[in-house]
Amino acid sequence: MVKQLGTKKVSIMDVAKEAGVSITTVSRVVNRSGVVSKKTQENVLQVIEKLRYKPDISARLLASKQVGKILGIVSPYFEGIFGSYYFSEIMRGINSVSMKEELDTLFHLSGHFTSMELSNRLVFNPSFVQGVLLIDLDGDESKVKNLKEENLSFVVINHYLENLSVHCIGIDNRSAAINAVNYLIEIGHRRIAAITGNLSTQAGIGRLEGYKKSLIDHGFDVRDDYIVGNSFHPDDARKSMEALLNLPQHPTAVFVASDEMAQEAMDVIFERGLKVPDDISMIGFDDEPLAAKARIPLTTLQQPLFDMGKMAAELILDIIQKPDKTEETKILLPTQLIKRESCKSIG
Amino acid sequence: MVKQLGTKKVSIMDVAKEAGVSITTVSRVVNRSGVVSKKTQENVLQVIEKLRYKPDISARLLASKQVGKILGIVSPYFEGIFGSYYFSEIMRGINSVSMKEELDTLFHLSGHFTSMELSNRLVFNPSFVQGVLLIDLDGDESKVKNLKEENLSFVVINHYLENLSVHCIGIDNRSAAINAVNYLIEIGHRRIAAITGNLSTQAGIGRLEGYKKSLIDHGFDVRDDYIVGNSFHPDDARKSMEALLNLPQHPTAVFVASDEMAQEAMDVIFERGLKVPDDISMIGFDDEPLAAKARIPLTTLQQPLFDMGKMAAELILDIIQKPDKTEETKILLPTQLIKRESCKSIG
DNA sequence: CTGAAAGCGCTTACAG
DNA sequence: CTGAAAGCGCTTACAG
Repeated sequence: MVKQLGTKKVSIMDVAKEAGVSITTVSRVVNRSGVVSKKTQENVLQVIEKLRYKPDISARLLASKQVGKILGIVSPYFEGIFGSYYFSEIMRGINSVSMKEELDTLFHLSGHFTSMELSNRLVFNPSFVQGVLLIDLDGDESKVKNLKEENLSFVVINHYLENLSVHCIGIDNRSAAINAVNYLIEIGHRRIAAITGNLSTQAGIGRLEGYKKSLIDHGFDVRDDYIVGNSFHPDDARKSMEALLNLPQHPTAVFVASDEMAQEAMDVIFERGLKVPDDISMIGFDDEPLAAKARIPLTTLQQPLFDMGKMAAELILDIIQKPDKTEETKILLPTQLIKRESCKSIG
Repeated sequence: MVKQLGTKKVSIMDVAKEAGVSITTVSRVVNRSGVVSKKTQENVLQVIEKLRYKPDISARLLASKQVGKILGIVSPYFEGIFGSYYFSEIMRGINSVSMKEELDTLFHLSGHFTSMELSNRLVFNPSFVQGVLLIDLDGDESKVKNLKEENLSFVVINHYLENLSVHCIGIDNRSAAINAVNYLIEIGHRRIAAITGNLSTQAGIGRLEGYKKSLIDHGFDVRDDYIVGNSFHPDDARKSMEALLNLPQHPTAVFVASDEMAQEAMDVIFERGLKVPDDISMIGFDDEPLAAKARIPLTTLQQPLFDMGKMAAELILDIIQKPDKTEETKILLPTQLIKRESCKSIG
């Protein structure tokens, strides 16, 4: 917090004096509450205009014990978060309800929040914000435990908390990956690799787990050299794909943890003079717009990002409405395999 | 605003009583201000922990006459704003400074704000927000006049206010368009059309003006039937391009007000069995990532969106620092013509 | 229809 | 090192 502007602030008292009425009356006309005679009202309104009076919101909230019409949104920051399909879609979902409810949104972008932040950041202050939406915990569930102890409504987005009694809504990454790899096996692939995402995120972990699970269920070996990467950065996908291609025997199919990375990996394949899907089949994750428009339209997993944001926002509004509700709502959203041209049956 | 949660709030008084000290002391340890004996401090800290005390921010701001560490951001809402290159880049620029300064951002997305909103919306409240960034006025400069009269720092982004003494930072759309059309003329085009953007925005107007200016400067006629569209929606670009193609003599070059629209227009051209750039040359605006990656890499105007956001954020911080500063900062950012493969010389 | 007064939960000189 | 008290700018019973 920082000192206010030097300009002398005009308060309700100034207006009352100038208008020759009590502050109660001024308050009444400002809030259009109670009864005020037409005459007084007009007079006060004029004075307000003349003095450019603006009620102090802090005082207002404090005196009325109300909460701002604000929804807090907390997300770890990552390079490219703005413009990413992931974040944009979730925001679009959240916004579809916050606009309808006339809620503004207060953003706090930062990887981690300490308990000190908890009490100091406005985003986390229950007298400020109706509730907060926590996007993508970044693997650190302990923060949520701290928040639980605060008098603050919140729901976690894109991270399903199995063992914590917390409102959350996530995506079934594991099943999605199983689906993808099952499909690859179905169409004859045996040498299937995985380029994984950040393994400190639930998405990264779940997608890798599903990959392994499908392989094991079909009686295939899980090869260490076929599991590469630990980040959602396209640059890393490039390195991962190169590593895969440098193997004595490269895979015939690759399951990649994001479309963006899959795109980059495909570029690497082309650069080596190989072809998708003829030499290597590819499956991405996200169903970004560019996945369909790519040189080789990408087979991928579609996840309901918009719905997730929307449902989360609806959920928090619901929670606020019913402060006595004790059971937690936990939602796990399904994905859908979108088959396009980047996969080919072999054998 | 909405009533607070039912849970009984614990106040500084509760902590003071439980700890057997005055509220002054509690305040001191909460704020790490003044001197407190190690012993007392530890004791108070424990009670705070035990009672889960969280200072009320409103009371705090009110009593201390401070302002929240928040930057307000106001933008007209449009379908697809999240995920748009335009908005994302500006946000990325703003965020690059707000994160460094540890400022959170309060968003208000709405086409218009009335003077009532001015006094009620938290985004506009000087005791809440350090200042506000107004993105893209949507053509309505009168709002800015109202804001001017408030005791609130703000800077306007992507709208250059010629005649108002207001901090603003815009893009030189007119020069950009002149540049583009000059180039088309240089490489031999004479039948040059324009698909315009929303003509109630400065970008839409400026780009059209520049187009006309270049034509006139070269002694060419400005043909009404070669000026189509009045929106930034790709769907409308489709209709516009169709209209152009239905003309007895279609243009040999089209200057389009955005890359996204240019993309759509190119699709229409292809569908008609024509080719870019062989039959028709195209120039877009924005230099979106997809412009370079399109089937036919698009010649376009690059505008410094990121810089605009960044500079605006830096500017407002500067203004807040120096409340006595009277001169307005007005910045008009240049664009750059990026030549790619969608234009071909003729004649 | 109007106003005096208490109170919201803090901070901050000031005094000790 | 600690506390009593005034004050921040409002709202809201309550009384008239």
